[in-house]
Amino acid sequence: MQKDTEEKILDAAKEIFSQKGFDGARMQEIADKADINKAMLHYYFRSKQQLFERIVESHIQLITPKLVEAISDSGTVIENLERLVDIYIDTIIENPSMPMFLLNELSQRRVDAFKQMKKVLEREKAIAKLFQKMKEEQKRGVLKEIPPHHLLLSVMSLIVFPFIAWPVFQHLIEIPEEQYNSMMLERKPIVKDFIRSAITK
Amino acid sequence: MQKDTEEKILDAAKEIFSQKGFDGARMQEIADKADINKAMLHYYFRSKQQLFERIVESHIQLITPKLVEAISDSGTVIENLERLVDIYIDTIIENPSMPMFLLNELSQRRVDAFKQMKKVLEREKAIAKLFQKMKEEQKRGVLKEIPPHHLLLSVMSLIVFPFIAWPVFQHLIEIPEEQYNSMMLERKPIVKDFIRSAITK
DNA sequence: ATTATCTATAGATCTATAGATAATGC
DNA sequence: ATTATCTATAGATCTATAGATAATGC
Repeated sequence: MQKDTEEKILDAAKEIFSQKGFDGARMQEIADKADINKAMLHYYFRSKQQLFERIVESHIQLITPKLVEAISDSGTVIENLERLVDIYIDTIIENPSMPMFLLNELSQRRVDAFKQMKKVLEREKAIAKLFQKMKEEQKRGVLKEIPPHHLLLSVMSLIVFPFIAWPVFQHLIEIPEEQYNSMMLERKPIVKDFIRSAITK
Repeated sequence: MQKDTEEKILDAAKEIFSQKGFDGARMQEIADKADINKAMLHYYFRSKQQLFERIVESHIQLITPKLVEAISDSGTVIENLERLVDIYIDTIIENPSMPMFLLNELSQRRVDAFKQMKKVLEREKAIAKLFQKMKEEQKRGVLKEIPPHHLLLSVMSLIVFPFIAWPVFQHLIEIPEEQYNSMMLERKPIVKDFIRSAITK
């Protein structure tokens, strides 16, 4: 069963890389977690770098279509952004270390998988269309005059940052670990209300 | 001039650790940047771990009093939060890689400097007082009924996340590198308006 | 015949320290 | 006498590969 081994490696690598980053991850640790011999990692993926890139790629391929889906086509800007909040919070709950991992690694390493994301977004013109819609609704007086890129950045902040800051915040505010899931789920309506109040006239 | 050497090391270490994290940083690289012999790093700070902790500590000691200052005592909740926006955006502009560095490293490593922050916050009861004030203003109908910890988390998100996401965002939205500073400065009034609209009744 | 797996180790780093030497302060 | 600096290297990892062996498919 070769497919099985490859998947075991990818699963293990995803976990180790996401937790420890490229530099902190050890091939031995990935092999141990996948319950295979260390040499197998190189047999299947040639090098640490290539295995890493596969992991980044798989994360990007998970989140890109969800972004496109959320902000494309139908509905008002508010509806688009609310869909974005719901979809992304759910996605990150399933994969809590992903945002920190991606942002951190993409900041210091040049990974091509990232350009794929850009390509998909440009092909679909997802962001351009959203920004256009924002400007129209602003002209019609539905939305406040906030520069679209700032607006999108603020929405992404409200969605993503709590997951990144959770370990610090949890400690400072003294929230028990068990409340993690419920707190993140609670945020969905709270963030949606927050955004609606902030951007509608 | 021994003080000089120690400072040169700390400056170099701050830069290298902040850019590459603990695992990615190399003692040789820090030594090169400080323009001293590698053995001097161990002479002054004994180990990589101890040097690292000094850097984390210095960052924490920079940001903790600013948090306390911003949210303490005088003024309404809105005034406190607006002060927080101004102070922190300015602080991070001066030290753009700090938030990612701190959040990332504090998530995976247990560093004591972090407990110092908690101690200071508890001594000043800064957060407890702010939350109390929020509840009062909510009861008086000035503010919307948002759980205080969610509210603070949302404000921190709007302040900090854009710096963390900048390398990714810049690429996706195609913002030229030179606009970095002006865009972050622009955010101050935008974020303050955003928050005010979102939380006042 | 090809694909998958294991053992063993080469080769490259990296942290840390030993030990010698130079600079500084009393 | 003490403090600061340098050279050289020990000792610990870590990635990657060579080469042998076992499993699988035709």
